Amino acid sequence: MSEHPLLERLNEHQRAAVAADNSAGAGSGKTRVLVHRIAWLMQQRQVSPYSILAVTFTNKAAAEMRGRIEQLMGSSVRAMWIGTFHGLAHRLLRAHYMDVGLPQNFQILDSDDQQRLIKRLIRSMNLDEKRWPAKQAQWYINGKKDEGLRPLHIDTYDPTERTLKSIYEAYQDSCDRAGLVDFAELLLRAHELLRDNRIVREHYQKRFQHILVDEFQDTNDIQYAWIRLLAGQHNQVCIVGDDDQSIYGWRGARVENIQKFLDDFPGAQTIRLEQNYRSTGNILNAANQVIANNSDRLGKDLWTDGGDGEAIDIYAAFNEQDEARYIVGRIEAWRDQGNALQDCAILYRSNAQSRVLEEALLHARLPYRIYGGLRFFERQEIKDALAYLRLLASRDDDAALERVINTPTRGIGNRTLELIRQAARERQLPLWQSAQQLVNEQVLSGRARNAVSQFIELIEQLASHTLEFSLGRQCDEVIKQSGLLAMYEAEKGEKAETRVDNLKELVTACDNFRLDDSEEDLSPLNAFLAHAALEAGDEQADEYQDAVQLMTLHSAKGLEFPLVFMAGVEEGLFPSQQSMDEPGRLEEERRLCYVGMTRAMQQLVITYAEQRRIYGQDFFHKVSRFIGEMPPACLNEVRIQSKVQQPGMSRFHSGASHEAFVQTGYQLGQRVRHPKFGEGTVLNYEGSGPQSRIQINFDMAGSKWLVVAYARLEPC
DNA sequence: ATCTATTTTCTTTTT
DNA sequence: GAAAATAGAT
Repeated sequence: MSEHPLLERLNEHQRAAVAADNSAGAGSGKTRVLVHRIAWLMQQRQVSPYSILAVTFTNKAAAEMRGRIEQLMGSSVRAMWIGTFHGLAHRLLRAHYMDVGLPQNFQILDSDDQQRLIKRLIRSMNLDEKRWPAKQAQWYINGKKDEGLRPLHIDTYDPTERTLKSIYEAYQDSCDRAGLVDFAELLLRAHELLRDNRIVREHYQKRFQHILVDEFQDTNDIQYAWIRLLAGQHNQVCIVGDDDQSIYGWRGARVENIQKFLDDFPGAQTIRLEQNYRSTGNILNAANQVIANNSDRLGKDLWTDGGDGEAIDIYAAFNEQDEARYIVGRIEAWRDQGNALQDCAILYRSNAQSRVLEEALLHARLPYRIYGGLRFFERQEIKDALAYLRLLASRDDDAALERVINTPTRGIGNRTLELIRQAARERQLPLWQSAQQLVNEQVLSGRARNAVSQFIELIEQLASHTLEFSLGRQCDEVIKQSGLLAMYEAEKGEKAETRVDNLKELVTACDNFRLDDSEEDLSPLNAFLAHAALEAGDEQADEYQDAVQLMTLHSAKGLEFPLVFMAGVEEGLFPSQQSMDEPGRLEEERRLCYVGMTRAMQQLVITYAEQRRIYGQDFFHKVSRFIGEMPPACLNEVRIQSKVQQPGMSRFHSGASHEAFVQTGYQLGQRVRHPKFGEGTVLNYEGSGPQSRIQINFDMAGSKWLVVAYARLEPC
């Protein structure tokens, strides 16, 4: 087989993996193996694309995989099922909606919708909202679903859990009545379908002779069970994964599934991919050293036959603005050397960190593209518009109705709404039908009755009136007739303007929307709504502009960039405060660090801030332990010089820092030694001359304000 | 019922 | 520091 042209550009281990079964290593070409295996199956073994199922975790990965296969094969492979677990589950449920007891037009609930719904239920159950936060209940419900458990499977005497269970029950009832399916439910219901329906199961088992799974370390219980069911006794399953890149434990992923797979599929061969084709020796060494601090690893050491490359730069900023300025300065230098902006990425632990970075990039007029965070379809005004569209698709969608029945305000206040909810509960009906009945029965006061009936009329009007419209015109009509557009137009401020723009952009998005081959069973509206929920609009405009890439460490997995910045590498932020007490979670943070570092191909720059503002409060974090775990020989500490600097001499040198030097004789970020407090970093100053005071963050003693004249400081 | 001003809580990470 | 929850005024 090695003479086959498809295998030529793979190394010996990759080659073996293509033709055999499964497994590992960052930058070792896992996805490449998967793609080549699929092509090899088709070309060499005459396997029909019809019998192949390929599963990924993100839409991006799925799209990339399909693209690469088609490129390799030179033709489209529409018959093949490639997609995310959630996308494929959705497809299964659509095809068998009757078997799983769903209405044909069932809608998908995103986690924001889910949380609102749960919150409402907790209120209606007369539970104390302080004691039973919606977020916690949501976490509980999703956790149980990820384990494959329905309320009836939960048997507990723990009073806390009993209450949570009752919320779960009420929530599930509510979803079922309204034809709503959340993310976890997609997987759980698809699994129950395969498990309980022999005919359906055997059909798919017969069909999918070859199953391939990317990033297997991220599978949870239900996803694993899914694969097992589909695999049956005879089908070939090929998985790739890296236990060191397991970073989704918090949402139920189980690394153990890799080991379990080897036990459950006795014929499976393991092939280790340890040669790294991405990063330089320095980066790889440092990453290996960091990850070596974890216990319970399957164990591997990546190596490269490329050179050591540049050392990893470490920059200690005095605050988050300085950190952002430094990064921007480096990016400008990178661009000036003739490099593309899209080849560099700024990675951070939490989305909140992006703002300061964005401001600095904006200020420097550097175009950037931000992944994740508030996505297009998650914006308030877009969700409002989508809720109207959802009502057109399914009147029973309670979540959508709750959202827009009084948006814009049309005189249906809390009191009226409560009556509708109560009637719905008593009669076990969706809100829409309950509202209709109340209007007919004349139980509402004249004013309220009028308002509700007008709302019902509005939706019915929109539905019948736009029946023949294209999706774009339908959307346009909805935002106009509903008064949503007018409402946002009436608001003042920059924010309201962008909301109006976004609504118009939604119309454009509808116009440009094309049905996928696999979605022929759906109406354009339903397909669009599913896209909005499942794909959250990752690909926004400006895709072709050369721009700096900003994203969280989580969303960087699977990607690579010549130049990578990891920002905010501080104790309490990364590793995050919540993970520090629990060893298991700390190890997950360390894997996240490993993932981040191994994204870099040529140069890695790690930054941290001595002082950082987090929701209004100043924090003085220490350097992250992860930096301490890297071998010093691979590192290069960039520091502001403690001697006088010509203004503008260094492009990384901030104006504020120079100003501080003029006033006090010390620069921000400068390291100093105090006879009593030891070493520290200058953070801030006030006043001028000998009476001026400076703020120093001492490594041991914490942050203090000292008068320059009296503090016996010396540079160090 | 709605608008406005004031208080409170919140942040990991994503399909 | 912002979004959301709460309270007070119309």
